[in-house]
Amino acid sequence: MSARHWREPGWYRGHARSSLFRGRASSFRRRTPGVQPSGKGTNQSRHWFVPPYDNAAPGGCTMFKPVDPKVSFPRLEEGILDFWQKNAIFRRSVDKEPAPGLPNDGLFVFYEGPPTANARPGIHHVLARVFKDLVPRYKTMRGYRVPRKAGWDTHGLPVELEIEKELGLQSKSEIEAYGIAAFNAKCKESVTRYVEEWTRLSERIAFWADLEHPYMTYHNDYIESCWWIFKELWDHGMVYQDYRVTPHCPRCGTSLSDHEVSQGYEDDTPDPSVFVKFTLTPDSANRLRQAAGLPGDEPVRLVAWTTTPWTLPGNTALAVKVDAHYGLYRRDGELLVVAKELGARVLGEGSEPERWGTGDILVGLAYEPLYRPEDLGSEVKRFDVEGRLRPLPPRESTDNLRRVIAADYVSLDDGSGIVHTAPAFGAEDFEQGKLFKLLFAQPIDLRGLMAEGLPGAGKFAKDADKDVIRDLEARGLMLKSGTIKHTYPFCWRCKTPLLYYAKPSWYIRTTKQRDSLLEGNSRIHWYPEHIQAGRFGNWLENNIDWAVSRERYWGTPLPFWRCESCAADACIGSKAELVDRATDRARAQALDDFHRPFIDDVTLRCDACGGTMRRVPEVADAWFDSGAMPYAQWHYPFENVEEFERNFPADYICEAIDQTRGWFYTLHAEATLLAAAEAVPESISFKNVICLGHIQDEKGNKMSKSKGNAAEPWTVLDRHGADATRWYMYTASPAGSSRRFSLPLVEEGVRRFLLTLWNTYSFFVSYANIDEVDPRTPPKGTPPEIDRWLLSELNALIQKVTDELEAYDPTDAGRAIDAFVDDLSNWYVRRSRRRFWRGVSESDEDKQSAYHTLYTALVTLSKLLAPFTPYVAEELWQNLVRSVDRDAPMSVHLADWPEVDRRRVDETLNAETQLVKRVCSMGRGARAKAQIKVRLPVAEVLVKTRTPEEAAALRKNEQLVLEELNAKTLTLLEDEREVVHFGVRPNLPVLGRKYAADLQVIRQGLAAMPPAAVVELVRGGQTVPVEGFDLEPGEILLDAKDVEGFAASSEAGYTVAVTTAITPELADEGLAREIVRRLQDMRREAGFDLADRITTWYTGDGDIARVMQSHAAYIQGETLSTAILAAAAPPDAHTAPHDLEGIAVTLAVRRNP
RNA sequence: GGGCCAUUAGCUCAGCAGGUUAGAGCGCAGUCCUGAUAAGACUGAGGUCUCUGGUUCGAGUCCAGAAUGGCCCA
Repeated sequence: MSARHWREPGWYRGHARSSLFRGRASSFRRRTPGVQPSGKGTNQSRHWFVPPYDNAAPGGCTMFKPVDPKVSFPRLEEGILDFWQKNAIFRRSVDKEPAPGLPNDGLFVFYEGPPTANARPGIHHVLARVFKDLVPRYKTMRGYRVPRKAGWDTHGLPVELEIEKELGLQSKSEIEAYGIAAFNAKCKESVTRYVEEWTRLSERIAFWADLEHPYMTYHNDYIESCWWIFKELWDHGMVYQDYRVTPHCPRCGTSLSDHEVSQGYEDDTPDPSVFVKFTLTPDSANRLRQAAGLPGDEPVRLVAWTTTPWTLPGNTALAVKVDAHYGLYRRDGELLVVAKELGARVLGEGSEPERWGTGDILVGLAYEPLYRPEDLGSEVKRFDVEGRLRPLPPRESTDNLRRVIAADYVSLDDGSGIVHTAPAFGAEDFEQGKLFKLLFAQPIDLRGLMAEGLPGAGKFAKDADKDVIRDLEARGLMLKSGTIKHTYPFCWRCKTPLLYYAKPSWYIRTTKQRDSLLEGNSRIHWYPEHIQAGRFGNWLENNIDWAVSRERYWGTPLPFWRCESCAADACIGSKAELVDRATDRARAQALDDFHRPFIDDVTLRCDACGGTMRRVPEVADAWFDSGAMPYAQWHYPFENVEEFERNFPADYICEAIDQTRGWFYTLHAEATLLAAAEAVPESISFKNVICLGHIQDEKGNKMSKSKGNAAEPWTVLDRHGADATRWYMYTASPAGSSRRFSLPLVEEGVRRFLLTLWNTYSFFVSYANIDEVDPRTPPKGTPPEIDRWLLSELNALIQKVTDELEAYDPTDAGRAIDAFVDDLSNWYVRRSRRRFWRGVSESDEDKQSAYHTLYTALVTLSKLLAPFTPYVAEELWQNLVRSVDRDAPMSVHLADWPEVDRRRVDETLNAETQLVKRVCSMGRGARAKAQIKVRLPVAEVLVKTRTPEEAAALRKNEQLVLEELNAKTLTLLEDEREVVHFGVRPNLPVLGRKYAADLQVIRQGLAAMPPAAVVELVRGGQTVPVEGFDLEPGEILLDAKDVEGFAASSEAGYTVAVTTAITPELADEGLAREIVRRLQDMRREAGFDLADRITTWYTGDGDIARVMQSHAAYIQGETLSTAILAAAAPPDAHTAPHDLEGIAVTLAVRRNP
């Protein structure tokens, strides 16, 4: 697929050396002088043409390349891979003219969700890639053009973390000391570190994509397109800055992602557990006392519980549950409020409330703050009506602003039922802050140090806990304090306790487009379907604004500048605009890397005040990059406008389930928002999506490197090959289910499917080569039933596979192919073997029909399998089609998808064959029961079918049934009682429960009745009167027993029996067949070819001589013996003694000269 | 704590507008067949269809709840 291979004419020599054709190179050269590329040939197709098989050359004695039944798929695949590369098959498939009349001018759009190449690819990547690959291959064969641009996701925290580890950097300040430029250079270098391995693996698994021209999210062009998106959204008011609460490491000075946080949880962390008293303002206290009917003047205090005393200075509300009961407890001159359910636990056993009521009576009460950071020089903010934080105007009173609020999340499991709320230090608290327009006090800085004037000032938050506790104890506001052990998150890098901390962050207002997001989703076809309304739909329903900024280094810099003087904001949407507004235009123009730190040096002049604008420090969430790929991969709208328009939206994408909130979402969100901004014409960016389940190990555990249970892709590829791996991925379980993966599971697929197919193919080629029949020629007249049946099943299969693939369900499609191949091999070929074998010396219509039918099936399978197992499909195509038809497409992947011929689908015939197979299977069962080998013929097979139509169908297939069951005549029964007796037996477990005491009477009565009469009633579904009881049919069991002289098996209304009497004639015939088998074995042992004529000698007793003579023609015909001689063999014959059912005989064979 | 999915033979999976006795492959045991032969066929053992309720003449299948597992999110 490389450009080099595309241009150079000299590649064919390399081809002849490829492993697939090793050992055949000489014959290749000798027999095909005419196909040497001339280097200046006018006929291009001739110029490019590289026949991997050249058997069609005139004078060749065989039609097809011989097939080794002991195939090594991995080796085969490497040869095919070489063929594809040398001949640029992928390129051709993409460059091919689309078929006329297709939608979108025959363009089928696939988007590649970019992986990050900073680590080696794993088996889950193989899973995704083979599913991605299948649909485009199929669509190509349907006549579409399917360009596939590869891509790499290059930005993001995981990349940075790798480099930090590598450089031994511990914190952001250390990164900055190291230098952002140098750090980012390292990141850039690392993201292509494994590209080569990714490419090699992708090619090996036959993932076809343009890996030579991938989009890279770190390229300036890509970033510029991202800026354009930001600008479009900015201009439509969809971007804003706000606070959010994040897990913050005060030592590293950064927020941690959820993924990082989950790595750092530690159990049994000791923390303070304190119950603090909040005193109601006198007004509120009076109101409550009044409502409760408790006059007096003692202070009323709400008890709240916390494990983070350092957050108490940030308290601006107390939350209660409106429908919970709260009690007023009198104690030491104060009234304490605690949830009634928790009163005893908080205040001690036996504590009883004076009064109680539901939480709603508390809501709105004001209390005295424990601390007033606003009076101590700390800036305090307040949420405005839109939920945004505004600085508190100077000297504005905060009296009565700290109040009791209602919240759903208040739990009565622990604590006091009253929850301390500090919007600056908790996500839920923050949301409450927005809802109730609370004060926002954050007297702890980003280093985690307590503000001046507060207890523990200047100390680290966790160390300030003690100071806060002491201070509250001193002021009598501490009810009780202790310690608890619980799970707490620590920084996974430096083990510092994390602080939940509200920080400003940039948001994209996705919530405003919620309805459009949902509407778009309703037009996307999901497989599996449940994702649409389920996981993805729910996520959209509960949409929250997208926090898109990261305080990091290696990412798309947010194109937002802020004026140092007037705080005006601006968003830049292109490099041109940047240059235009830059204070130093020449410098901006010279900018050749859009990343930090270079972009940070570009300052703009403020339109509003003429001041200097500096870029905000954040970079974009790396998910923003991947969601931008429909536009940024083309550098839209700066370049390739038409290319983008043709390729938007995608017809098909495919990723695993974890992308519902990743790529699936960002792709969808960015398209929806851009459509809302009228920047793109359509609000969905993909129409069909396969959402894959995860891969687990063989025990159902998640694969992970740390567990050491991750499957190494190369192991399975080297052992079983890519087709086997692909086949397993497609057929083992539906795409959306999680699947277990292990080598033995893949191996099973190889044996059951690939080798079965291969055996059939090998069988066909062996015989076709001997016969020199041209299997492409259709037979004259009506083909035999079995051929019509196979073609009927084949066309039904085409229909089924096509339908399933159109519905994006490769699993059901693959399983249908699997079932067909089983039928093909284990019924069609097995049953038709003699038609091929017989043909060695003959040539008739029946043989022609057999070859034609099997050939048609194999060639069609090659096409149907092309998207699934592209290598084996190609092998079949090359040998079966290309070798005899130079005008055929040079690869199966350039061939047209098979058309269904509905006239050939004969449901009746399919059902009849099903019946015949069933009868044969049951007949073999009957023989096995009587221990009569199939080699020994039986006189009669008797069958009772369910309907007369079925009987007629069997009669039509009489010959086949007789042959399969080695019987002389077929008798169709109307009543199976000719061959089986039914015995009658009471169903004791059922009767016992119903008749307990009368059981003995019933048993005796039943035994005394004529069984035939009882059977008649039971089979007719009627009740049976026994000793005055009416027994239900289910209360009597019928046992089938074979009638003397027959062996029978019955199921589902069918009975198949064989006669067991063996006459001397039958015995002789069996013996003859036994002799044939021994001779065949000996032919093989002696290494004779299939068509070699031989001479046979024998010595043995009189029985043998009789059989040899009476069945001479049969034995000679089967074993290709020109003569059978009753004499000792000459020494050069292959001789062996045998024991035939106790008869000693010596047989010998020799190849005729 | 919320959401989605799954649970059928030792293993991997089918099954379902509710309908006689729930299937296949692998594995195991045995038998057979054989010029597709390092294949193949047949038979057998192996199932409280995760559990508990409900709807129904009838539930593996529909409904509700629970348990276990996986994933996603708090």
